Amino acid sequence: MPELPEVETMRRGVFPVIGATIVAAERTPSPRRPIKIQPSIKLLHRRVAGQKIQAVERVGKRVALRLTSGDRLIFEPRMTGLVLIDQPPTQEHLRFRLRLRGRRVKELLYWDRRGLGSVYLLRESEYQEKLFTGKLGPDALAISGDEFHERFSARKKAIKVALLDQALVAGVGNLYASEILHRAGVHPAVLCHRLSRAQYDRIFETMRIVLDEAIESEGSTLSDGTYRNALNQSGGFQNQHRVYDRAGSPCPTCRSATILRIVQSQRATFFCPACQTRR
DNA sequence: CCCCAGTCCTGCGGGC
DNA sequence: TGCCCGCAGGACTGGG
Repeated sequence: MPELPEVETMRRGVFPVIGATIVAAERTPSPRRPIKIQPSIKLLHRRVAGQKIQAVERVGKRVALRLTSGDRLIFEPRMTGLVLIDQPPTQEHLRFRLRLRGRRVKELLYWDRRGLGSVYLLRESEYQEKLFTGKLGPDALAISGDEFHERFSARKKAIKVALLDQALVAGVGNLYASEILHRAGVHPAVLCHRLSRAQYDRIFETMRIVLDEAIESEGSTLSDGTYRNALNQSGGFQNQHRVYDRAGSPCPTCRSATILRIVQSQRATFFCPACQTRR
């Protein structure tokens, strides 16, 4: 479930690759069905070999290596992917490797247990088109309060569902959407166009706070233990969760109501019926 | 515009 | 105790 904080932690974890030169791009031998790599590994190798990594960027829930050519090598971890420079959790699910020539590191790895993620190379123009035109909204940490309000306020869908829409704002996923709305005191099923400006301001400010705190804690590692930071350690934000995966427990804020679980758009939503009001 | 169901995939935990 | 099935959900697709 890497969302913005987990992907940002991965990004920071691989900073040592900045300045290194790519020697080779290769699939790692895996008995499983291979992950999606575009273009083919052979063509991708040809285009990245000899390129220097100029920066490590993050676009919503993706990590992007900016190369000297302007090309971006994108890692999209989806559910269980990790971008690493050190020991992967297992050899079995190691999917992709960049061999590097650099002072600090000799390789960058992409590991993915379920293999739903992908690795792809985009030219500068394709990068702008594919990732910034319509399909992906502004980053949750870069958007302004005014733009946030503007993008959401006319929508006729539940605020929780809208927060998951990457075309509206990029980076928020299922876990943080529940946490944000709980702390903001907004019921997840309220339709966007029914929310007041004051409520939007509250959601916006809370979103920043929750995401910043989660980055500070290096993300959330859930019970499946998949997500790790660059040092192969668990994140810490799972200890700060107030509602996510806590159905049936008392709300830590009001200490009286019981946290509920509902399904919206085929995803679990957790909330406190006392703290989160419809108006 | 909005919603729903299905797809990819693995590992886990709940239920029997 | 052991086995099986359903669930977890990020992004995308196709149909209503």
